[in-house]
Amino acid sequence: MGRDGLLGAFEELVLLAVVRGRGEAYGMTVRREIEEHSGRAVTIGAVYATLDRLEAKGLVESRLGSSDSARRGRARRHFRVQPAGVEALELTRGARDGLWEGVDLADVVTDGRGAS
Amino acid sequence: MGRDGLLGAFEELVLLAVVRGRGEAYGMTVRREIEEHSGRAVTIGAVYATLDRLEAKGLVESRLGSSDSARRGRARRHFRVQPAGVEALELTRGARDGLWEGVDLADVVTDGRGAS
DNA sequence: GTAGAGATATCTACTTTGTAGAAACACTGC
DNA sequence: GCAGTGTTTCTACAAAGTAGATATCTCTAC
Repeated sequence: MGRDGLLGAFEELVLLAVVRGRGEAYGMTVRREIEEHSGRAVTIGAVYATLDRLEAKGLVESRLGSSDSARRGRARRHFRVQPAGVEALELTRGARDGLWEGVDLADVVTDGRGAS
Repeated sequence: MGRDGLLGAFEELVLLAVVRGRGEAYGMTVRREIEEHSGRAVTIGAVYATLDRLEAKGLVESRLGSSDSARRGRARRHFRVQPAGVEALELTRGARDGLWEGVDLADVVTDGRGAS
């Protein structure tokens, strides 16, 4: 995220996955969500590195889940989006949409010059 | 652009500005286009660095404009998108759209948990 | 109670992208 | 030649993205 509050490409995906998790997202679900909905492969290290950065910037917040249940394994760290995170998503999308507006890729012929 | 062919956030903006230029884009117009349509400030160095990288990856192609006219200044370097560039844009948008699908930010209340 | 195995998080080292500002270049008109 | 204008190139750095290995915790089986 640069000085102007816009998100990097992967930051945006991670943040969206957190939003989708409705407050219950954690590392592994974020990874799954991105893999399923975007089709791209994701390493777990990339996810956490990004989540940490988003938290450092105040765009998400994390809390440790209680390991009360019959679950195995280490305690989950749950993430939820913060108001600043929602704003960053809006800004990022808005800036990009402005440039996509009126662009039709089907229109861009092979010589790269575009038609119509 | 990672190993998987997706564009970085700024790469995408630059590439879109090139598409919009319909083969006549050059550094300064790319900058203007991004500033006008996205609202964000852009330095010229950032634009050229990115254009060079996009060209190195075969997503755009550049040619030197003839300085035939009564124009002043150094010759323009015109950029046009290549088929691989169009494909990268499609892929990038597709991956992201998959995650945006069903997300309504107005729906994400301040506690970050989301409604409905 | 020790050994595995499963689920998750953290660490380390690195590459690629993104950014800023200054400098160089080429041309025109005087 | 000198100044002005439009443009590209260079340099050095900061931020984001990536991969793979390792550490931690909890449960179950023995």
